[in-house]
Amino acid sequence: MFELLRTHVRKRVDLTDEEFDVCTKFFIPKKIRRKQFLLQEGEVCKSLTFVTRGCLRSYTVDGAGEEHILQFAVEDWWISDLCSFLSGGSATMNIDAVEDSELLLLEKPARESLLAAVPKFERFFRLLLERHYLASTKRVVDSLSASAKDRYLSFLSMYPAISQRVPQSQIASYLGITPQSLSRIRHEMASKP
Amino acid sequence: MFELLRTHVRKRVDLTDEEFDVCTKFFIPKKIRRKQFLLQEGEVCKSLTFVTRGCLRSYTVDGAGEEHILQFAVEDWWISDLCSFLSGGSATMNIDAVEDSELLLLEKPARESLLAAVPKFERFFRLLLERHYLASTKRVVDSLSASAKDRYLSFLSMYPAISQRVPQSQIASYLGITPQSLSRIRHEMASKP
DNA sequence: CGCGGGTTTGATGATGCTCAAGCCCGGTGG
DNA sequence: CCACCGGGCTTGAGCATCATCAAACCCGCG
Repeated sequence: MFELLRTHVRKRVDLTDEEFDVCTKFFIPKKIRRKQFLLQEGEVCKSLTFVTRGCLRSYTVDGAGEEHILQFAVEDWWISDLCSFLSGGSATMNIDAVEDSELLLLEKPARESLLAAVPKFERFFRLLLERHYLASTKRVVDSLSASAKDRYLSFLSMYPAISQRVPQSQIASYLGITPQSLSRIRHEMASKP
Repeated sequence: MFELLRTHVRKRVDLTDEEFDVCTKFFIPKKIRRKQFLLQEGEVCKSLTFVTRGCLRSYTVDGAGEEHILQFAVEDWWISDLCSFLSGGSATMNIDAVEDSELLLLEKPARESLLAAVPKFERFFRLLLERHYLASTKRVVDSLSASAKDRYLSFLSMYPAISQRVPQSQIASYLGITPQSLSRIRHEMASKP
């Protein structure tokens, strides 16, 4: 259960076995079924969530009722409404499960205790935030410059695992195009490489 | 010179006059002329920059040599390549001056000292980072859902001051459209409200 | 077998791009 | 003082991309 988290954290900061064992105490395991919500718009996001099995997505719903997917998270990824979690304000995003999933939740007070117990995690969470900020910035640049096809190719190369597991219509929503357009792009890519 | 910064900080955290006076020691005033660079791609972003007069922009340059503007900053705003500043890695952005400007630079070691001297600034910088992250997320959602005209309207209502001072071609770059398209959108808006 | 979802395919239209020319205006040099 | 540039904005025509509406298709499942 915690093996994945251990190797995940160790890729970023080096921890002794003891330090990691301390850390496990602060996480709450949770299972969640396909289509179940982990967070709904208007609630407060109370935890950082690490995915050990399955797949989740975060998205907003606009005035016209359209969903816009901001992030997918499969095994070895984190997902949450960071703004809501950090600020304590209410969430603008929804998070739900694309597949039946297993999670490790790190709630806010637990995170504080963890940081106090193992200060090396300061660095870890700073890196995590940077990575999210970087990804968000990259998406802005991509949306300014790249065509739908280029954005899809970039999505495929960056998240090959995800593209296998998520319905095309949701990938289209992530890319900001209609499912029909994505279907045509795939068709074109299949005929001439 | 520091008056603007004082009221800016006080809007977010309450500081005594003494606490603020301590803080001023850590900032380096700097003047910069129109078109001069504050940061170039590949360098390391060594400081957080507060604008007291003038206007700056941050942007990336893609493979085709096109500029993509990520942010404008006029008086009372911050600008920097946050990822580079926080991680110490090399910057992917350029920052230069749209107008002759006056800045207050807070370099990394100075920021550490400031945080040690006045811990209330921890909260201030956390809020700053949240605000940037929120803005970036909002831009992603907008790019997924809104038309060029809607994005322009949203830009106007969010940054009315900036739209008066920046050439249209640069606003177009911020919106991810060509100057021609922006001109047509404006024409259409002028004829029928 | 038939239903329901996700995907594909087709036809048509809107949005925004490209290329190209013209316009406006401030700056410069004759 | 005026003619000439040059840069930024506008305007036009044609085109590429992607959306919309609609129908067909595929496939797993009751």
